Amino acid sequence: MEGASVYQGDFSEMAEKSDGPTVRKPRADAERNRLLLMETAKTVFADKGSSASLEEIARIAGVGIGTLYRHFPTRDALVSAIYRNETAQLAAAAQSLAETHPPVEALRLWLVQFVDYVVTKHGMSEVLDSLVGGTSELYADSADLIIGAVNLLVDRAVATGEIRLAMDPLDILRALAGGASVSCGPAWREAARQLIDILIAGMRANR
Amino acid sequence: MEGASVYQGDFSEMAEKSDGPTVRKPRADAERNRLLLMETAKTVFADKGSSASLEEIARIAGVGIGTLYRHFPTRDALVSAIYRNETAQLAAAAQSLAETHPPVEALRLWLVQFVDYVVTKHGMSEVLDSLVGGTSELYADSADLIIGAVNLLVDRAVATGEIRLAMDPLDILRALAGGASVSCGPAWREAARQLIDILIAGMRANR
DNA sequence: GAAATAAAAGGAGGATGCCTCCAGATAAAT
DNA sequence: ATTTATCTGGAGGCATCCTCCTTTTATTTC
Repeated sequence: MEGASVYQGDFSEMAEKSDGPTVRKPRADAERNRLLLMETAKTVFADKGSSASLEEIARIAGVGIGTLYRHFPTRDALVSAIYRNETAQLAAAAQSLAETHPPVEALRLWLVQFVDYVVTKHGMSEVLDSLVGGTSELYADSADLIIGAVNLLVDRAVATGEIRLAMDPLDILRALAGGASVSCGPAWREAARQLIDILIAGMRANR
Repeated sequence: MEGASVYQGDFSEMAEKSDGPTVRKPRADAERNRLLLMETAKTVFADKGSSASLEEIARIAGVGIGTLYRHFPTRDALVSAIYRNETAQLAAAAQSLAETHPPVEALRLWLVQFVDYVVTKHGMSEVLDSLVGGTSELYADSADLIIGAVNLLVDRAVATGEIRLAMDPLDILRALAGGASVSCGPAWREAARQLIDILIAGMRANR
């Protein structure tokens, strides 16, 4: 399923199957506005954090507030739609790192990349907050991607016996993401790197 | 100085010095309302998080919204006033732990206590966010207390050579506090304990 | 004790944000 | 060209924020 998102990928099949109610092509203006809103929201969120006014986003995008709500019934739906790409990209990086680096190093690099994403997006932090906090159903699929990624890397490193970890790896992400929402931007980037090193050292020491 | 707080401790001296404009005793109702508001806000914040409506707090306290704003010009001022006690208590615990435990253990215990405070207050998290994030001038003195506390404990443990730490200890608090604002409540309590153990192990390994 | 005065109380009001709802506009289907 | 499902845009109800200013009240002065 697609969460609360409105777009559905393939309607053509349905039209062929049985004689269900006639399915018509989605209107062009709808899709256009949907993309326009996401684009606008992305920049506004990046500027003002993900608590920016939805009415302002609609205003800047040049559409009515009703249009925004039609496409994205909740703030979460909008935020989620925006960052779905980023999330997928992050998850993909885990795969790629796993294939090209030794387990522990892959984990370390991915954690660094995770923090970079969170910091640079500045607004993604709140997203990941909810994502990783599991408060919103909407993020379920994105959350699964991230959880899968971190578990993959940790499991690999644990399998070789290089590290031990007696906790949910997700909680490490919570700390790293949480720190970003506290500390202001780029400063956290550096701090998190140090923190990651200490954590890795700590997991090694637990052997 | 007292931040933006309204209360000033001793006015008597001023009355004696020189013949400045006559200074009068602070009005009784003012101080009464100030305390009443803090008491009310404390419970409301505990219930609904620190984003609860200020008008609701005023309503429950039985005073006008104007009165609330007179005493606490900003939301931060109110929140800060409420948690100043808690912060001082936390800082005091550092002293006491330092005197009764070996350095590393004292540090560990204090970090655990820090997390407990943040989690149980549930609303203190946002406080500490800003506190430790340094976004608000209002928190300056409370922040100093916390910073002093953690520095004391870390320095002691570093001095014995038991651990090494190449980063600002404050950033560790940021991670721990940030995690609390992400994860919901008690769950983070446990996770943070594990995290603290790993961090300590990591700092030991850096020796 | 009464008048004067500095300070506090309280709420009306303008601004903004959230979200719902629906009349009118418009793109796809016939 | 007409029909029809879908989309648009904004008015409107409600909540909150914060400011400003009038009225009230505690303290001081006489």
